[in-house]
Parts: sequence; C-alpha cells; structure tokens
Amino acid sequence: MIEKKVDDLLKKNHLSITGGRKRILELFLQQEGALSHSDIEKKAGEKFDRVTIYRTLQTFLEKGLIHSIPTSDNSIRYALCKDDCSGGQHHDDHVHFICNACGNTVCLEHVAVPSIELPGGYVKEQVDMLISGVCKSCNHQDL
Amino acid sequence: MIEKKVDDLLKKNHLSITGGRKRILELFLQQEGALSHSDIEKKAGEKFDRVTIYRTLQTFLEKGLIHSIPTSDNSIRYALCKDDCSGGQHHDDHVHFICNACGNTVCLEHVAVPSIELPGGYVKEQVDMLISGVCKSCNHQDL
DNA sequence: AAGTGTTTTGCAACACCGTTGCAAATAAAT
DNA sequence: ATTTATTTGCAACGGTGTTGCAAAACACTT
Repeated sequence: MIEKKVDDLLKKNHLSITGGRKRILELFLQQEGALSHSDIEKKAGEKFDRVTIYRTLQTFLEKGLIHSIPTSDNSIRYALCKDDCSGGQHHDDHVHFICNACGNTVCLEHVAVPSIELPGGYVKEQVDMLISGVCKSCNHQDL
Repeated sequence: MIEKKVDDLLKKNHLSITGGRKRILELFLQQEGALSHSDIEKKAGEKFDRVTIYRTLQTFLEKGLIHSIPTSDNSIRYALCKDDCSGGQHHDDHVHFICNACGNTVCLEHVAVPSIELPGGYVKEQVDMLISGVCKSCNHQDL
C-alpha cells in the first residue's frame, strides 16, 4: 500500500527507485507534518549517510515533491506538497504552524496566505507565513 | 551624533557600554536593513571575536533592541526594533522582504501583517511574514 | 584617580551542519 | 546478462554555534 504509493510517486517524478528515496518518502507520508534534516537522520536509523539525505532532499525539492519551510531556529523543515507542484513550481500558499510545546511544524492546508499589497517598486515572488504558538493536540492535553 | 545615540540606546536598556556593543549597534543604525551574524563579522572588521558577536546579538535580542527574522537559507537575520520592545516583548508586526537580487532583507515598517483566523484549538503567539522577490532599488536598476 | 567587585571579552576546544570529489555500489536500459 | 548511467558512502573540508575559563574591560565607590 504505502510501498506502492511511494514507488508511484517516484516514478511520476522521473526518479529512479532506490532504498534511500523510498525510506525518506515513507517517513514523509507517515508523519503528516514537517521534518528537518536531522529528524530524518534520526528516524531513518543508522542506515543512510548524511550526505545521501542532503542530496535526496535537494532532489525532492527540485522535483517539487516537497517544499521547504523557513524557521527561526536555523533549521529548515521540509514537508510534502499536496497537489502537483512538479518541476520546482510550488503553489503551496498555505500557512505553516510551529508548535512551541511539541516542536512540530504542520501545514495548515486550509488556511490561505492572505494577499498583501506591497509598496511601489517591490515585486513579490514568494510569500511565507509562519505562525508559532500552541497546536491543537498540545492544547487538548492542557485541559 | 550616532555615537551619542548608541550610548543612549545601551543605557536605556541597562547594558554596560563596551566597544563591541557600540560597534554592532552602530552597524545596525547605519545599515537600515537586516544583518546576519556573518554580515556583522565581516563589516565589523577583524576586531571582534565570533563568540562576542554571538553573545552580543543574544543580549540585544533578550533586551528587545533587535528582533530576528527567519529565512529559507539557514541564516537568521537581525534587525533593529523601531519602537520600544523592551524586555524581549516584541511588537514588530511588519512584513519582512528579502530581495533575491541584492540579498538584502528589509523591514517594511508600513506593511502590516494581516490577522489570520486559525482553526479551532490552535493558539497564535507569533506571526512572521516573509516575502521574497525584487526590491525597490534593484528594480530601478533594471529600467 | 585608584581600588574593588562585577561584567564582558577572547581564546581554546568541541560538536554539528552542509558541501564536494571520488570510487564503489546500485538501478535502468538494451 | 551486460552495459551504461545514476546514486550512494566515505573522506575531508570549511563554516556555524556553544561552553569553560582566565584575562581584560567596565561600573561603582570613595
């Protein structure tokens, strides 16, 4: 099932199917949230070299399988793109939420980034909206 | 003039006046834009230790003299707070613009971050809005 | 202005992060 | 099954951010 899904995703993006790529894609599909490089390094076990993970993430980014999320703690996170953002063309204009309690980063798929009017002379190419606070599940635990 | 301003800023925030702090504050006042750690390291000359710069930025952050701006290239930038955000309480709810041409990061002081409605259960603490593209001055050069 | 106590700085050392070149291993194509 | 192209792991490197500690600089008192 997930094995099949992973293979299909790789094929659809014209990537050769290797152990490392399968493992990392699997992690993203299981996780439903964003992962940093080091998250992946830990979760993947000792089976893959750091360099392979860097290169795989880079490849996935270029192919539009994942998108990157800037953070204020100097650790870029990556998350699966939902719709087809193939060829590096992303249209993931949703808000990213970072929980200060559990540390998870999630994509709020249904919260759109509002459009912004820039001063004259500025040309907008990409917009990132990061909201930090307490997420749904951490909030429930406090009750 | 600027010397005086720097001293006043430090005094107002109950910080002892040292060469390093003066130099770094000076850079921020001159620059009118955001600076990364390495920007400061380069601009300050070889006069200050890396560690001192790290610690100074940390101190300025805590005192609310500067705020940090997340970026997608793994290099946090810092910018002066305009109004009094003393004691680490920031209210710099403006948009940050990163120019892909010149690499500069500027605070668009007059572009407010729109308020966002989050799904139930999520509690918002801080909002960061990053827009990348081409800035005013780089745009003019293309004409 | 000098002495005292406190804060800040620079140095050394360290662990981590991200990149590159190259040879070996793996996947794809025939 | 063999060949060709791609991917991986290793080694090495430079950059980044942190900590402990001793020396230096600062603030405060007299």
